[in-house]
Amino acid sequence: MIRALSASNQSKFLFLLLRPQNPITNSSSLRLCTTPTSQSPYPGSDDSLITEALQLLQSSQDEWNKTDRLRCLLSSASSPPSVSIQITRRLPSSSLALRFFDYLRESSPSLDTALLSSTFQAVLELASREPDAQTKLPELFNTSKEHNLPLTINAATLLMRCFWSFGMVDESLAVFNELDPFLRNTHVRNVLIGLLLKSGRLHDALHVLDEMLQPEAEWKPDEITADIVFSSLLRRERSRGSMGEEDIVELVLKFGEHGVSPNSVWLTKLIAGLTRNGKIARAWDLLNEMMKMGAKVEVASCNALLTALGRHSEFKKMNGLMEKMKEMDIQPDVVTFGILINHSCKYRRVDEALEVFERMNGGKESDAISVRPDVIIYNTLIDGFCKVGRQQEGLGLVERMRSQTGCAPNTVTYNCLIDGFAKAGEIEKARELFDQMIKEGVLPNVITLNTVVDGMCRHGRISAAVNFFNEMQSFGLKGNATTYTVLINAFCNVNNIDKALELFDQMLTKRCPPDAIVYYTLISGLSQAGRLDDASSIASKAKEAGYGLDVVCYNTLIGGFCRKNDIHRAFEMIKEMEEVGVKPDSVTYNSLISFFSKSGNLRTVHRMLKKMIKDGLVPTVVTYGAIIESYCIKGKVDEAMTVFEDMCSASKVPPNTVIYNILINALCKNNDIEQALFLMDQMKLKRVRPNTTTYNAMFKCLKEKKWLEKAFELMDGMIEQACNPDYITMEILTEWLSAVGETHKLRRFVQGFQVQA
DNA sequence: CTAGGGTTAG
Repeated sequence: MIRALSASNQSKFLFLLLRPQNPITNSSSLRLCTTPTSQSPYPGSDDSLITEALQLLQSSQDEWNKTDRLRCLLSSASSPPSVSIQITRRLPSSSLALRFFDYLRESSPSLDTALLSSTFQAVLELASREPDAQTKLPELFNTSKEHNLPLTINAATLLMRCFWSFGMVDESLAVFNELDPFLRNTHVRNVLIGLLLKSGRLHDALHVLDEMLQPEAEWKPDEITADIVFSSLLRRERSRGSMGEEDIVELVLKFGEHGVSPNSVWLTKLIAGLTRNGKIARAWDLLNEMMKMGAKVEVASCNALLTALGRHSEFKKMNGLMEKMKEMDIQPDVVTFGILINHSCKYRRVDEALEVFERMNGGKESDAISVRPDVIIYNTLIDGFCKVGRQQEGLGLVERMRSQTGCAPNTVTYNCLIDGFAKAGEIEKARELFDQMIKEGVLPNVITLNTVVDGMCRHGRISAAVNFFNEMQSFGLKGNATTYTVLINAFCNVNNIDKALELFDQMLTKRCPPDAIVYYTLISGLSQAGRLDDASSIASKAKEAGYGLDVVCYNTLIGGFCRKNDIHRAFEMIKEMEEVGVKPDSVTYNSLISFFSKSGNLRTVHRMLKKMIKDGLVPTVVTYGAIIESYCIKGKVDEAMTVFEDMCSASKVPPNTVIYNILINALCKNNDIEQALFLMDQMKLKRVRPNTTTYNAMFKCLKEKKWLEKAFELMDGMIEQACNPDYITMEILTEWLSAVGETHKLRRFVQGFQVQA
């Protein structure tokens, strides 16, 4: 009879019947019972009916058949399918439930599909909670197919979820495909899409979703669909086979056509993701589209975009977005202001930051927004002031902060202040602040420790820094890799390599594992100090620890080997780079070119240059500098000048001070003072600032030529540009000027006054 | 919102 019904009629019928709390009851079956429905022995309630049925079912099975009582009870129910489900659910096992199901199926003369489907659903529910569910459920699924019994929606979702949990995703998909098309509603699809996505079956999930996204789709996506899809697609670790942001945006827009949009969290994540991959414009588009579609865009999403614009210093666009937010009536929150303030501070525009801060505090305008600044806002602002050397104003803000209830300075506040004073060399004040925070009960952390240690190191107080570190360690405040980096770097800078190595060993004994930066710092320090064997050995240890060397690190080593005239080992490094797949960059080539330039091997220089260009690298000002110098060394200053002119005109590489110094130095040595002066003029024209080295070369030459007036001119130039003389300058000028009786001019010069009145 | 490093030409 069921088979005689057309598929869609049957399913529509079922669908109506199986909806929860559906008033339609009393289908055509169970008419064998003599008790008419209207004379139910349990009017108004099915509870006692269920109790009696359960008692009956748990007696011996023979009893069931002997009596019509069971069918009678069911037929008197207000809703037989619903009552049957409740009865079956309370049976002790799925096997007993299945026997009840079989009883109903065999004893009903006319098959009541709704009743049977509901009962079967309860059988599945019981089976799913039993230990051998993994074998039972597939069997039961087969049973349903054999009997051509349509599953209810709940049965289908239950099976799909269970199969998924057993890792049988294909079976989940089969359940969906077996399900009558009319029952494949949004809910079922949501469940299916969710578990397909959880199994990494993106393609299958998108196929199901795609049907829903068609303009004429019968089952359209809802908020839950969007939540399932976007939460999965925008998960943190979405690497394998996941969708690109571009495709996700497309999807969002398609959802939008159905009036559904991802919630604020997912939209914000998507925008953040887009911006992280440099697709800021796309993020803007998306936000605009959402607004156009009337989706409610929350301030968090705008903040994500605002952050990205800030990172790319798109100041105008940030303002544009703020305007747009105003237009759309999206109120900025404390995070919005934090972004604006942070952005201004990063660009050292602290006064602008302060203006924003005042604006959020109400301000005077009529349309002022009042958002209470929090600790983060204050800290950002304080850090901003400290970073531009206005620590005192930072302290002033702390006072303002204290006056606001519930806004006390915390560890970060103190860290910012301590860093400000320490970097400015006010170590005593930094220490004072440290003591103050302890007194106030604000706990210092490892950043506080490192800030103090760094400040001391920067101002030549390395042993004080070590002492402070030890003191803190005895108080239980442990250092980390950063602490050691700071100290190792400090010792390398004063050429105390042994101390640096000792600290490195200490890290291992104190179980503070070095990170990549520690290794790189040490490799650099050792290379600079000419201890290439030690540097190589640390490099090996870095690699053992899993920190592969990067191009800069290799460059450090290669530069060191070149300076040691060990070109052989420099090339060994190049070979290693090739093996591990680190591409040499222009700095790598520059080191080699510079080496061959100095050793006068011009042919190799040109070979290197060719290879460099073949590798897709562009010669830089340093490359030209090495080549120019190689000609100068050979005394071919004219050729050096030709290369220099090529560099400026054909290659459009702007010259810098070093390049001019190389040339001026060579010209002066050749006594070609006119040409050297010509280059000096050119520097002025091109706004390349001469430095002490430039002036020293000139003075040496002018002294030879006894061009006193020109020398005075240049001395005034130095004063003007605040270019300080060094001991070489003083040596030349003292000798020369005292010999010609012009010491008073020298005195004026040293005091910083113009020489020519 | 706070702390650390490195390369080339003089």
